Parts: sequence; structure tokens; C-alpha cells
Amino acid sequence: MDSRVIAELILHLGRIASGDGFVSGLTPVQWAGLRYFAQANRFSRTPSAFAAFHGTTRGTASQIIKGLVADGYLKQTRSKTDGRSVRLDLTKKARAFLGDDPIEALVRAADALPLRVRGNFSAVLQRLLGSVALEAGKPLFGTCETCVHFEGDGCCQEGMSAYECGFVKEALTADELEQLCINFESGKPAPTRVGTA
Amino acid sequence: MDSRVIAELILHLGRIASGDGFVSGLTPVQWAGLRYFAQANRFSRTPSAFAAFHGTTRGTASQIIKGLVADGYLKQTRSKTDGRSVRLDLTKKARAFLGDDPIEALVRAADALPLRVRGNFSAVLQRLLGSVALEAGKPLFGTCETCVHFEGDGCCQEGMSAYECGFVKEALTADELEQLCINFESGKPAPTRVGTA
DNA sequence: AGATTATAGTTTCGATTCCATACTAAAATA
DNA sequence: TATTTTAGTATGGAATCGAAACTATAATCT
Repeated sequence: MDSRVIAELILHLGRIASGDGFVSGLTPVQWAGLRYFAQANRFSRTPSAFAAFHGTTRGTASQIIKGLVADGYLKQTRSKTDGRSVRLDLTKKARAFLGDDPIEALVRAADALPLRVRGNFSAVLQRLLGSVALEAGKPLFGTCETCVHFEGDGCCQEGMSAYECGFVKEALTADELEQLCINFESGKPAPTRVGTA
Repeated sequence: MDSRVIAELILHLGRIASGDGFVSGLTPVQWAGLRYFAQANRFSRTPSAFAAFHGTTRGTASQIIKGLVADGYLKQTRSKTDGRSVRLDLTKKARAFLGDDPIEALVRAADALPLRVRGNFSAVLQRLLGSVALEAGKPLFGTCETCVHFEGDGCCQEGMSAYECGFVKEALTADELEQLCINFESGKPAPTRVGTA
């Protein structure tokens, strides 16, 4: 019986914290877009990936992005390796605006929680999201840390960090290990493994 | 740094779990309305209270309700004591439909959590909602259990339960103690108190 | 290679949502 | 009695979103 209360609290909290109407000139959807492109790694900063993440169609995603580009929050670059693809990057203007995101009220509230509580709480949220995303057939985004495609024993064999993604087969910078990726696939084999095909 | 992750998870989870588009013929907003009127006590089943809860305007709330009434999910009754006021009650049809609510996916996910975790988790959510609602100037709904207006020592003095709301000055049934109320005011004086004016 | 199919992204259209504003009617207050 | 407040409803315009159609590039299949 507590479960229903939890579910309703999450939905309600999400709605309240999204901020109604315009905040600092952006709509809730536009803020969601900005947040996404601020956190997605370079393989995932595309209209399609955003659509998948946000749980909408590519058409809708395209519109949201168009608005953000027009207002100077995102910059578009065509991919050199794939002529169809496009990458979106936050402009300086956008980064400066991130602090006005209405989500900050919720961030502050979470920040007031005891450190220990935060960790548990966040883990439970992750778990709930995993279940719901699975059932709804939505892709689950995640970071390299627990991804099956992550290869690389952090040790610097020859002077350079040896992180690599086995899916796109490219090297990864340290920053990118913490960014969201659409190719994420959950799987936590022992941290020290060597790839058993 | 974990706080931001928490905030984004909540927003994301809320969006995914709201269900996109129509589910069983109702839109996400209509489902939200149905849930509200299923859980609000008789003082709070009004357009205004729903607007306050849902964080929208009375006009928008009125539209949502109009649709639900037209589709036979809600029944309108004018108040006898206040000619302006209107009370909305769920129809049998609506109660039968509640199980199809897209939120059920999230409910099931929460239900899979260990009992002990659920309690803590729910408490933290409550706390976050309290902070955010306060900061956003939104009213906080709650139940009699922790409301300052709740009067009555559950003991049955003369054969009937003596629960009463000091705000509307009316007797309360046992059911109503668990329903959401717009007149809720947080405050947890000692459970056994007698009203010090 | 050439034809077919799949993918990335965009555009357009219609339905829905929602806020702002204006409005009616019934309390509450002066 | 006159004024103000409150409850609820309508209307118009902007924004959102999904479905479907469309363009262009890549991948696949004879």
C-alpha cells in the first residue's frame, strides 16, 4: 500500500519540480533538452538519442532542438564519418544559463539530505527507473562504470589512459566516463575482467 | 554532486512513468485528475483544490475536469452550503478503470522493493516534496495524521469515533483520515493533545 | 556495381494542453 | 446596501506532441 504513495509522490514531485511555464525564458521541455545535452557523451548528443532518452519521437525531438539552436543554446555540427548524423553541443551562453534551471530547487532539496541517505536514495531511484524503463520498452541510459562495453584497466600502460568503448571502438577521455551514453548496456561482471567475447 | 543525479532521476522517472500519449483512452493529465479525485477527501474534491494540487490554474483544471465529466469518469454535484462550489466524485466506471493507470508500472516497481527500503524511501520523497513545494510557493497536501487541525482522541467516548477537523469543524469518518486534504497544515505536536486554542 | 532496405534527421498537420484574460454568480466584508 | 473576494467557467492564442510524409546518406543484398 506504500508503493502507490511512492509512485504518486514521484510523479507529483516531478511535475512540481519541472517548473511551470517559462523560467528564465525557457520551457520545461527546453530545460530538459539542455540538461540532456549537458550530460550526454559525444556519441549520444544527437536528435535520435535525445528522442530515445526523453521518451518521445524523433520529430518532436527535432523541434525542441530547432528552438534551442535558434535561440543560441545549441550548436549543430555535421558528422564527418556519417553524413546523415548531426552532433549538438552546448554554447557558452547555455552553460552560463544552466544555473537558472528550475530543477535547481530539487537539487538543493536533495543536497540538504544527509550524505548517507543520498547514496541509498539514489540507488533506489536507479533501480525503479530500470524496472519501469524495461517494462515500457524504453532504452536505459547509463555511464561507462557499469556498462558491458567498457574496456580498459584504468592503468596507464604506455603513458596514456587506456579507456575504450568496445561498442563504438573508440578511446574515451576520463570526463566521458561519467557522461550518459545511449549505447549503455547494463552488466556488472567482476571489475577486473579481460573480455571473454 | 550526487544531488543533481537524484534530481534528474526523479524528473526523468516521472516523465517515463506518466505514460506517453493515450493509455486506455486517457491522457496523462486525465489520469492525474482521476488519481487526485480518487484520493482527495470530500473538502478537497473541487476544481480549485485540484488546480492547487496539480500546480496549474483553475481554468486549466476546469478543462481537465470537463473532459472527465463528459466521458463519464466524474460526477458533479453542487454544494448545498455554498452555491458557488462543486464537488466531484468518481463514478463506478472510473473506479473500474483505475487499474489501467499507467502509473501502475511504477507501483509494481516500488512494490518489488524490500519493505524496509520502501519506508525510508517514501519518507525521503515526502521531505523533498516538502522543500520544493515550500520554495515554489505551492500548497502541500497531506492527511490528518500529521495535521494541526486534526482533533480527536481516537477513543470512542460514547460509542462513536470522535475524529474531527478543527478547520472545517466537521466530524471525520475513519476512511477520511487517510485521504488527501487541501487544508492540511504540517505540525506534529504530541499525539495526545487537547487543543490549546 | 546496382538495387533494395534501413537509418538520421526534418517538416507538416491536426489534436491536445495550457496560460492569460475576461466573465458570471455567489459569498463575505465593509 | 455597496464593495470586494472567491468558485467556477469560457475563449483565444501559443506551445507541445505524435503520426505520417519526405530527403539524404549508409548499409545490405543479390
